[in-house]
Amino acid sequence: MNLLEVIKSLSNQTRLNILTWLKDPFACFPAEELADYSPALGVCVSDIAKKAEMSIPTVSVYLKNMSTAGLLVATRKDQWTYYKRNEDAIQQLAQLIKDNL
Amino acid sequence: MNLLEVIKSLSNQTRLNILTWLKDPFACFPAEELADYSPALGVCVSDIAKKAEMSIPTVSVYLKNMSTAGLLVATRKDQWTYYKRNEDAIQQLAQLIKDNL
DNA sequence: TAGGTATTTAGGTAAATACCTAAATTTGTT
DNA sequence: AACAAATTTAGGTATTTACCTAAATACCTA
Repeated sequence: MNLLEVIKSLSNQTRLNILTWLKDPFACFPAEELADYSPALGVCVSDIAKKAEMSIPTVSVYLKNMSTAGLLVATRKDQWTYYKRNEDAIQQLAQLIKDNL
Repeated sequence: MNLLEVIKSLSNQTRLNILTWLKDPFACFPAEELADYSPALGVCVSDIAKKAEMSIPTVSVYLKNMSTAGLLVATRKDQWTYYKRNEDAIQQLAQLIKDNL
């Protein structure tokens, strides 16, 4: 885990919001958009962009940024890319701050 | 604690370094500069700037930034400003990431 | 009060980040 | 093959951040 890379990835309100929305998709996204929701996959780019009220390209790069940093896991299925949280990485980050920062 | 403010404060390698140097000043700063060191005060601006190999004004604003965010505690004594870590804030951050992020 | 040391504030430039729209790509369906 | 949907890549502008030097301020001591 590259601490600076992870922290930079979190240093934006929208990206921080996305991470918390993905904790509980049913509470944060309209039910009809989660018709085919599976915890193993997560939520697709355009649903997240709509929730964020930002353009799809912007959110697409945010999501890629977060998955490169290790905070999210991307899964391509058909023409969709789904993103879910990487809980292990988030706990690892908390531990690293607790012990080493 | 304003999470975004704290994270932004940490999103720079030099500021991250400063925080870790202050964990163990004796290991990280030359002994002669710590002649009057006290854990209650910490280390002064110019000693930190020298260690960081950056200009004093730049490091001065970094330190103020981190203390505004709550990560450091500043103490003015005579013509020096000393900075030390705010351990409580750092542990609070770790806990917040663990539980709420 | 004059002079010295430490720090802060002001003001500037270069690089990075935050967004956007348009174009290209991927993948599924007629 | 042709079209459509979702995403990514490219390319652009505005804002923020990362630094610096010079000037101003704070605080000490003679």
